[in-house]
Amino acid sequence: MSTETPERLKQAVEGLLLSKGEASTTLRDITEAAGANVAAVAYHFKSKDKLIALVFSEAIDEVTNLQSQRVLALPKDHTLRQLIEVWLHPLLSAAGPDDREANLWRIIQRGAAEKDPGLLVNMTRADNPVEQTLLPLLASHLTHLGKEELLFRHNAIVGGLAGLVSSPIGMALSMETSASKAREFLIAWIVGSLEGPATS
Amino acid sequence: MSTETPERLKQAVEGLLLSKGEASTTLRDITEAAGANVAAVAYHFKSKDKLIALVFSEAIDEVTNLQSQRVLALPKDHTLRQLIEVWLHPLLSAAGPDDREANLWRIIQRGAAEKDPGLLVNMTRADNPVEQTLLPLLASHLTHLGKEELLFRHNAIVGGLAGLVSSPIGMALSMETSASKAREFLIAWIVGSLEGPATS
DNA sequence: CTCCATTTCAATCAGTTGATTGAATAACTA
DNA sequence: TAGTTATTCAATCAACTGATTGAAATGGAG
Repeated sequence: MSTETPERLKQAVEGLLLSKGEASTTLRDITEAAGANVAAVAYHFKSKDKLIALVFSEAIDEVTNLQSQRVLALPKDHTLRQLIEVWLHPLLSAAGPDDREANLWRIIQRGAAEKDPGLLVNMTRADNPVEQTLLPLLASHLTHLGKEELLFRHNAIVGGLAGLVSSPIGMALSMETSASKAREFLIAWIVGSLEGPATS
Repeated sequence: MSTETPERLKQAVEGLLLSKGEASTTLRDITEAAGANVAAVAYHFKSKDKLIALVFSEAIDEVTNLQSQRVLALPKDHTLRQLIEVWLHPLLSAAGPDDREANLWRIIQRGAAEKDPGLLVNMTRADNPVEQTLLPLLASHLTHLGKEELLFRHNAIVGGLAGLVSSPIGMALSMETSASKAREFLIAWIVGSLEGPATS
């Protein structure tokens, strides 16, 4: 057996959450995709629900860690555009179905829409690594915004883009517009939305 | 019987799509909520799937019609802000669970995330009433944008906000921020994102 | 090899799923 | 009113749901 059973089960859940969503993913879907017996889920993870919850939480950890790593690697004199590119990297690229980070975003967003809005909240929490590394940098580029409004725009972009990444926008656009052009459009749109005048 | 059975069934589906999503809405959930027999769905709508598909399509029709009606009622010398307020009215207000249009948005967005991305595409199609009434007006306010980039920003706002309306952002914010303030933040953010400089 | 814990497996459980049937009832027409 | 259609209903179906069981298989330690 090349990979351990628990790992194969988690990978199977990831793939199924991505393609079918949680509600229509059955125990047998999981075990068949993992090449395991139905009893394996209960044995290794206690229940199907616990296994899925674990996959969600690991996905959030992985995504936020990747984000904060990239942000921390930025030079001190980076531009706002550079910060945005690094912050939202997997959402900006016309990330194909093979881009793991983009897929994790899709899984999280889908889970949030499907049953647990709290999933996305966990990604914008104060104790989140992204918030501690990203927000101060964002603030230094956007001195015209009050703290409250800065937080608002940050959250709006995260929430909006998370929806966008799995929405038809990217695909619908990439049919008429080249992927690289769509990416430029998206970055320009985000920069403008951040730099735009504050509320009076 | 106060209301006809088919109508009660559709209303029940609306409520269930809103609270549980499609995948976890069962035939018996529907018929119990509607006070009807299980066989009623097959009798009136041929199948559960066809009933749900009908509710989705009627929701899209209703939302887009409401939008275009409001846009058409605008005075000729309206501002961009006024146009935005009218266009995205149910999404901008801290729309409670009793706001029918906001709920229809939530249903559509959820359906798009859950199984059919094409749902949202139908709302940004060229033959859609909103596109025919809104886009020309939007273009007249944003002459710095090319046609392609204007369409992009429009789609991005629809897709992004549709996700936002059912996301935790609104609620998370309204806990620290007053609803009216959040609304002002949101409008300022959208205006900025539209008026921001075009791609070089 | 033997022993023992870990892991896998087929069989089975009770509960739920969407759908269908034919009989009973309601509503309408002539 | 009688005759006819439209609608509702309880009962039932096979398929699928997540979960559990005890036996079988596996692998490492002595």
